[in-house]
Amino acid sequence: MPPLPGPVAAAFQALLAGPKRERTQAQLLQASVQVFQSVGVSAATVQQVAQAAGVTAGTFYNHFATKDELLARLAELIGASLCRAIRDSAQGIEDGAWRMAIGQRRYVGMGVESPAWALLLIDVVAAAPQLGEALAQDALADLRLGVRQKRFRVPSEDAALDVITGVCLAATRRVAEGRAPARHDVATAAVVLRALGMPPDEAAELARRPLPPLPA
Amino acid sequence: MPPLPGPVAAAFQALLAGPKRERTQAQLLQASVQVFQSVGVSAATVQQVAQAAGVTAGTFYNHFATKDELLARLAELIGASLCRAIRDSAQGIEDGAWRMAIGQRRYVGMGVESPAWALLLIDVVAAAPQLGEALAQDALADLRLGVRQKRFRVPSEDAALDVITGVCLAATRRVAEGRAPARHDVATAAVVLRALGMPPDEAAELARRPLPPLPA
Amino acid sequence: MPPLPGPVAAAFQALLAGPKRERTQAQLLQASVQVFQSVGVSAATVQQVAQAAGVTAGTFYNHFATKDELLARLAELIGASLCRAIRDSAQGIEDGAWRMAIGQRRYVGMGVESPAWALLLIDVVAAAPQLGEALAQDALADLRLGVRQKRFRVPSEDAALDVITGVCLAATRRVAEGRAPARHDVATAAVVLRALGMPPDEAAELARRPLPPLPA
Amino acid sequence: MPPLPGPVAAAFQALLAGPKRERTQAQLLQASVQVFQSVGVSAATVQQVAQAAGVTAGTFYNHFATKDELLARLAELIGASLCRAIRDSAQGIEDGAWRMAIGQRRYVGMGVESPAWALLLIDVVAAAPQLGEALAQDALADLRLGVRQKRFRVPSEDAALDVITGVCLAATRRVAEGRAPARHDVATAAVVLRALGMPPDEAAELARRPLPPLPA
DNA sequence: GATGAATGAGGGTTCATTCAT
DNA sequence: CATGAATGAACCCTCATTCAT
Repeated sequence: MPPLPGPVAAAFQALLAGPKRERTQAQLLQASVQVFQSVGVSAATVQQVAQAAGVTAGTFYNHFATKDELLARLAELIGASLCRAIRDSAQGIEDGAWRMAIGQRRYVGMGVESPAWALLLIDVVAAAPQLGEALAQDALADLRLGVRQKRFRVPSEDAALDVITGVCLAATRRVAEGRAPARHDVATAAVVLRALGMPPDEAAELARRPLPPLPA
Repeated sequence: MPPLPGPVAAAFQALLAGPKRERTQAQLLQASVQVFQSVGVSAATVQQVAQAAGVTAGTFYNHFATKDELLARLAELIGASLCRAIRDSAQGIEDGAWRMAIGQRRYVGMGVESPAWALLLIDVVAAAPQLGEALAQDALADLRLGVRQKRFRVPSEDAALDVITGVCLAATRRVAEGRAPARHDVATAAVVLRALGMPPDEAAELARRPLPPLPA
Repeated sequence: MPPLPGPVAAAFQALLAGPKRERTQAQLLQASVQVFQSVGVSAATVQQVAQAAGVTAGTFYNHFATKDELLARLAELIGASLCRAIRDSAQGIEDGAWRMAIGQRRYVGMGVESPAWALLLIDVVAAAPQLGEALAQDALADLRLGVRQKRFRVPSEDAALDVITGVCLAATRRVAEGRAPARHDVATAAVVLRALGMPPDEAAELARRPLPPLPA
Repeated sequence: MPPLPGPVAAAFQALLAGPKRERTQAQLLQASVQVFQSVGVSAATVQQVAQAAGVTAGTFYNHFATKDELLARLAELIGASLCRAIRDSAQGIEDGAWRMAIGQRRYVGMGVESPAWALLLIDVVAAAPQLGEALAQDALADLRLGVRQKRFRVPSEDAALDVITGVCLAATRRVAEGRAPARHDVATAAVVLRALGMPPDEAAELARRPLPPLPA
């Protein structure tokens, strides 16, 4: 099973270092990732998670009132660490269009580097829509930035968001499932930028520009 | 059952009214639509479906070997009727771009006219991916047509498909959930056409052109 | 374990003779009596009842939506058969005071003849107050009759009811638990009649009068 | 905590304020009263009691070996304080009949002044029968006194006790549940005295006589 | 083909109780 | 003494599925 993407893994490590109570909670969260990946979020059972964490189901309920609460907590964790990571990775970049391209490609790239993890993310988003909302916030900010900078021109913000999130989801899944050609991230970034009103050439150029390195 | 968009409903009914022998099967399928709409695909139980169809759970298993088989059969049915309805609605139209716009707007429009039905569709697609594949076929044909006609220019067919399906899904859901502004179908069609490489003006004009009437 | 009191047993027999569905239900009800008697109403589990009835817990839930529903159904059954039996046993008797004495003694007598059953009744009444209400109705009728006939004279109907039900409960339990002297039914009937305003001699005479035979 | 009738509360407090070492135990006992009142004795959990006492469940078990032990200890405490309070309130009164009336009315009066407390008492008695026994001792003493004084004349001591305890329980519950008319204590005291063989007029007069003031 | 009663393998959740710190 | 994390045995209930009639 592919490892967690770096930043999220780091967030887990942080929790594991805490006092015992939080350590167990972190174990349960990590275990839930494993279980969710192997059987899916909706089919996963509390017992499976508990067992994978090396505790009993009773213990699970000492930490989460409900299966849904675990999911919500996991969604939060993922949302926070992922948003931060992607935001950090575009730190200092002022061009909204370039930021948008980076975001798109980072998500799709995740499908290449950690397919299982990308599928998990998709699964969690489906089960905990608030995570989707959270992730969309950053995209929205970049979108508005690009619009203010006249890099984008869109008929409606909602339509633009639908492109951004819809394509991101479809492309990430395709990549994670191995159904995508090479450099699918570049291709999708290009079409998204065009959808947002950029001229094709400029969109293509921006989409294929090398990604800035991830901060440590 | 919230009304289907007329022609889709007709196609669905037509398929249901197959050989006399399968009367009960048809009832079960129709019942499953009701139940899936009211509690969701994954929460629906065989007993609920059977009851809604006016038969017992035992009877259900005379017609479907498994709950999943019902779902698969329903997915097939929906796929066939929906594809046919949408294809019919673009009958005689030769312009790939215009066909694409029509398709997009028909789906999104379904979210306006029959939100429950649209949500069901989304739910079924999630549970039975083959339905998504089937629906994408028509879009793919239009895409290729448009490309051949030089109306579209895309970096990769896969990326284009991701735009088409991803936006369609996101927009339809948004509309069905009442989170979209008026004429969201037009706005999304426009961005999709731009994504496929059309000049913004042309895309906008095509997207807002009046839809051809649905055939009886 | 002492048998059910005749009339209630008869009610069960009637149910057992019905179609299969009702037969299983009757089995479950009878099984619940056994289980309730041996571990108490509140400690009894659905599984115990199901097992005692020779079915699985799943089957239990095909017949009763809930443990409480089983209890309610049992309370109903007991209430109906017991009230009817006691009313029948005083059929044709016009004297409210004599009817009252008969009722008291029948209940307390149940504690002698079927202690386990009497304790069950007490337990069920505690858990399903509606049964207590039902049983009290007959007593209330007799009370009012006696008052109209000037056999009783009470400061308030509520106080009278408290005597009747309170003593009945305490005495039946005492008898069923083997803590009562012989003819405790007679003694308690006498004090109740006195409490309702009858002269001690008359009360004592009425209380010790031989009970009319039970109808077949 | 709904107020106890003053002196009873005082006695209870006094017992709670025992040797310094058992401070926590006292807190747990007091907490159990709160919890038992709000959710009932049988539904209360150790964790709830502990939490209400401001300690952890672990601490609970440093003081009580078992949940039942807490109940037993509480029953003892209530028994002692209640008996003492009621005995004190009849201090110096020599007439057994008058003492009996006072006792009855004090209990029923508790249902008026502190319904929650009365219901708790009833609940605890049901769960810990020894408490019922204890409370009955005082009544028994008064009964015997009255008999010796020829104020009472009863067919059997057991029957008399059943009247006293049975009516007391039923009336107190009725009052606490708000189902009783005004001065229900007087009415029930009157019927009890009649049941014990007093002439109606005398019983009524005694029952309605003003209660002696509670000692501070 | 339809019935409907029965099944049984879980699933989520609770809670009295233990024990190392 | 107090803590608080952990336990594990149950419990209630659900539901896809089977099968004799």
